[in-house]
Amino acid sequence: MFKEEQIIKICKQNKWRLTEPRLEVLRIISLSKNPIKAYDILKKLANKIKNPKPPTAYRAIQFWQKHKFIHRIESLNAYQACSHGHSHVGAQFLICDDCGKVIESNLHEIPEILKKSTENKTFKPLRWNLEINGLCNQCS
Amino acid sequence: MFKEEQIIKICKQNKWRLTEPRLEVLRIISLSKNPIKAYDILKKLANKIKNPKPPTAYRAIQFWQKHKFIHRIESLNAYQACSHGHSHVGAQFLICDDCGKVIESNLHEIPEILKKSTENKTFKPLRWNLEINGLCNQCS
DNA sequence: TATTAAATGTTATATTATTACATAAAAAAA
DNA sequence: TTTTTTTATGTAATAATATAACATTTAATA
Ligand SMILES: [Zn+2]
Ligand SMILES: [Zn+2]
Ligand SMILES: [Zn+2]
Ligand SMILES: [Zn+2]
Repeated sequence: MFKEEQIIKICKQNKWRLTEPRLEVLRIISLSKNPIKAYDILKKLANKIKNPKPPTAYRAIQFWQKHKFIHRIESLNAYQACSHGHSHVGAQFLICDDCGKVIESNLHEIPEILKKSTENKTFKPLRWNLEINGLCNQCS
Repeated sequence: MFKEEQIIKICKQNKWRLTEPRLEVLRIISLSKNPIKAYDILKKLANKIKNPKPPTAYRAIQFWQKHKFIHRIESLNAYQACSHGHSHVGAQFLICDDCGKVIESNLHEIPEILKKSTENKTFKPLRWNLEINGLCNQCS
């Protein structure tokens, strides 16, 4: 969704420091076809940075998560670039059990449903994550 | 939701072997107020079984997951007894960020929404997991 | 320039989960 | 019942995922 220049611009605007490990980690995640795991990010990072250690990868991951440019797919322990504009409270993913592809598909109806259900139950929702497993069109 | 006798009965009916580690692990999870982590299950299991090792806990967890008596709360790496009748394709959890309580709240509207969105996208959903973070009524 | 704040480098370790193989128990077949 | 097969467990080792702690560097700001 985001080109690198856009991200650089957004970071500058917000005075977020766009350091080398951060930029390289974002590139690695963005270029990955499917969600990528932290230690695979780390391996690829080794091509760009001398002998990187886990905290280097995890800190960069955390940075991009905090600013909503990437998502963590909880059921896969893996990370994927946001494809829906970098700031939504809820996320929805269609995960293909066969090929591992993950399609981000943020429905705006979901919040309404939540609102209803949670008003009744007096639970105040702040953010959510929906992971749907199944088969993509390629695989079914 | 389930009393132990019911579970024993269901296991017998289905010829699922209800061994000691399985039964003790189910009790530990059921008695836990909040979702409980695998290694905390293991610690409690040590009060019942001599020097249990991780596979003992994980195998029992897997057994109860397979038969849908417990859920894994993905964002917490923790397990909780199913409170909605042991066989639904989708699950929804309200997770309190403050006290850690998790309310299972399986809306039946959700599948309809999914159906629509996924028909368009030609993705065939098989199961799903929705985790909503926020504040429970006690904590807000 | 000096001071402070933020980020990184590095080592170690914590947490979560699985593999592999031997043994035991239960179910099924003979 | 005995034998055979299947399923489950015990145990040791290790894999996979993630964080803590502290020294050093880099950038922001005073
Ligand atoms: Zn997104
Ligand atoms: Zn697929
Ligand atoms: Zn349930
Ligand atoms: Zn609460």
